[in-house]
Amino acid sequence: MDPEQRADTGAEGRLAEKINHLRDRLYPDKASRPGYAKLAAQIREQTGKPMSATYLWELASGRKRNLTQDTLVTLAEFFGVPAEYFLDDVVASRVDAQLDLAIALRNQKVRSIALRAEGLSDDTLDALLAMVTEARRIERLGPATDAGDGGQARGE
Amino acid sequence: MDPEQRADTGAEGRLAEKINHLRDRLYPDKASRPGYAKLAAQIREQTGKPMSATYLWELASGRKRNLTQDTLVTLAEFFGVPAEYFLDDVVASRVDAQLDLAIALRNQKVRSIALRAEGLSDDTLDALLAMVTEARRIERLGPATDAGDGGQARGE
DNA sequence: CTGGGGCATCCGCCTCAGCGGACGACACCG
DNA sequence: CGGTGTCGTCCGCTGAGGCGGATGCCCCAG
Repeated sequence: MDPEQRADTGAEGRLAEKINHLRDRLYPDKASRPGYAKLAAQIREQTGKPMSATYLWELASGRKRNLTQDTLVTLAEFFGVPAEYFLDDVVASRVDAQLDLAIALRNQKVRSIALRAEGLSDDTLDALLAMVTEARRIERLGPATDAGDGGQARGE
Repeated sequence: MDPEQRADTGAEGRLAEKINHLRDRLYPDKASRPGYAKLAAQIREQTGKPMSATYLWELASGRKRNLTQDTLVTLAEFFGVPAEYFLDDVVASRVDAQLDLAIALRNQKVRSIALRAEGLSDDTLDALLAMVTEARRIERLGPATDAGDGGQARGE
C-alpha cells in the first residue's frame, strides 16, 4: 500500500523520534509518565496555545510530520529546546547530546566572548581555550562536554 | 505573558515583513529585482524544493502566515538565514543586524570556548572578556560588533 | 464480578497551507 | 499601433495539518 515511505532512516522521518525522545527526557520514569492526553493538556496549560492529544500521538507515531509554524513553536517552547531542533538534524544531535550550546548562549557575557573570539588567530584561540579550561578547573566545574562533531552548522 | 493575541499589528504579522526584507536584501536594486514568479522559480531551482509564485506573494503580503516545516526550511535555505529567523523575533533582529553569532559559531574553537565559558562565575567571565577584547586589539581586529540586545533569548 | 478512569489507537470532520490558472496593467519592440 | 513578456493581484480547488469524539484494553477501587 505505502509506496515508499519506509526505510528513510536518514533524513525526514526523524521528527517522531525527536518528539518521543523529548518526552522520555522530560519523564524518565516510564511508570509515572503521563499519556498523550495529559501531556497535551500540560502543553496547553504551560504554553497557552492549543494542542490536542490525538495530534500529539499522530506526531509521536510518525503519522503526521510536516508541522506548522505555530505547532513547532509550541512544542519547542514546552520542551525547552530551540525551534531549530525539529528542523535541523545537526542541531538536533548537538542539542541532544548536551543542550550546552543553547544554554551557554543564554548568558549575555558568554555570547559576548564568543562574538569577540571570532576572527582571532588560531594561536590566540588556543591560549584562550587553555585559559577558560583552566578557569573551569579552578572553579571546580566539570570538563565541559565539548561538541565532538567535526562539521559546521550549515553550508551555504 | 500574553495569552491573548493582540491585534495583528504586533508580533505575529511580522512574517511578511521578514520575507520582504530578505528579498530586498538579496536584490537591493529595485529595478532589476525579479518578480514573485521569477523568485519562486529561482528558489525551486536553488533548493530543489517546490515553491509557487502565488504562495510567495501571499506570504509577502501577509495573507498566509502559518508556514509549514518544509516551506520554512526551504525559505531559510534559500535566503541563507537560520530557520529560527522566521520563528523568533529576537533571533530575527539579531541576525538582521549582523549575522555575527551564527558565523562565529562556525569556528569549532570559538564554539569550544563558548561552551567552556558557560557556568563560570561572573568575575571570571569579566576577566575572560577583558582578555579576549585585549587579544582583539593586539591582533588589530575591530571592536567586534556586539549584539546590542539587552534581553535574554527566550523568556519564561 | 462490576464499574470507572487512564491508556493507545482509530475515524471522520473542518480549516487552511499551498498551488494552478486567469485577469488587467505596464513596458518594450516590431 | 498591435504583440509579447513580466509584473502584481485574485479566485477556487486539493490535500494535509490539526482536532473532537468513539472504541477497546488494562488496571485498580468497590
